[in-house]
Amino acid sequence: MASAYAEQVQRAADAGIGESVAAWFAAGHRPLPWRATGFPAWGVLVSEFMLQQTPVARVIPRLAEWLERWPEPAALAAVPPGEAVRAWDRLGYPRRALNLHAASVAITERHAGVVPEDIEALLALPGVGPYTARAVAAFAYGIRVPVVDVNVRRVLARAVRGVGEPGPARTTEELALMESLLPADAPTARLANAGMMELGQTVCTARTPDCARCPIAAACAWRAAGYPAYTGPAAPRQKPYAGSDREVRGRILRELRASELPVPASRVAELWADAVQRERALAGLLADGLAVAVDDAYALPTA
DNA sequence: TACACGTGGCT
DNA sequence: TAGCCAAGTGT
Repeated sequence: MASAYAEQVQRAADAGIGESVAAWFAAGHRPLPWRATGFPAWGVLVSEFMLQQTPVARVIPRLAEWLERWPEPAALAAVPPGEAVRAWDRLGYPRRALNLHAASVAITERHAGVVPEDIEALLALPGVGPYTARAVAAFAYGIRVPVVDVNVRRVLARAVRGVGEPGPARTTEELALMESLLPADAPTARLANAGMMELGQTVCTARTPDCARCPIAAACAWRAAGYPAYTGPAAPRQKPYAGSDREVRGRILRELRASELPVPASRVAELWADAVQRERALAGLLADGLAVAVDDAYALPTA
């Protein structure tokens, strides 16, 4: 079936997009910590957890602290989960800290303390999804697997499909597309994976793409089509944070992190006036395991 | 599939 | 300045 889409994919492969991006990345990129030679797989895993929906600039200092304190999975597994939540500080989405702690326990118990390199084994770890599993396999172990994040999705949408935005995720199709563009040898494939992410983050950005600096501008289907406005299904809108349950949860958890002792319910009550919403947020934190009740007080989880 | 889930910087 | 956006995952 020679669909228009199949033709687009073939054209992209013929243009050598994967090879071009790999060469562009190899010629120069930001010296991010997890790209350093010899950076441990555990460090890559921790960085990928922290980078889930969190900008690079906010991750870098926190990552250094974590790896100094917990240089290997067994070290993190040896402390209570609440310590992970506390050290997570204000990176956001604190259940990532809980998942990372649980992952460290699983790695210690099931994988002899070594971060697995098999995709299926990685996917079995709590908090590790399709993106993180492939990122660890590709970047920590040099395995030739397609890595697709929001940046890669945007580059693929524009360069290959000729549309301005990636739209709703179609994981299987996008993985297959990235796979088809990956250079054959593993080292170059890794450069292509990292390069596509770097390209999407620094050049082919969501709001203001800088096509003058793009290594694949000549092969870009979106550019060739005259940058048509996006007409596909709208991406789901993010709901306002102010006044949301998320804000209440964040405020409560911030108080728990700051206290070595359980925080009295009376103090928690001062954090949010609306009692119904406050209790809902508190119940959510307890259900998620981010907090535990101690008599008439609340604390970070100790086990 | 759609939605919940933190936080802060940028335009 | 209000909304957009950020190396996603779990349900």
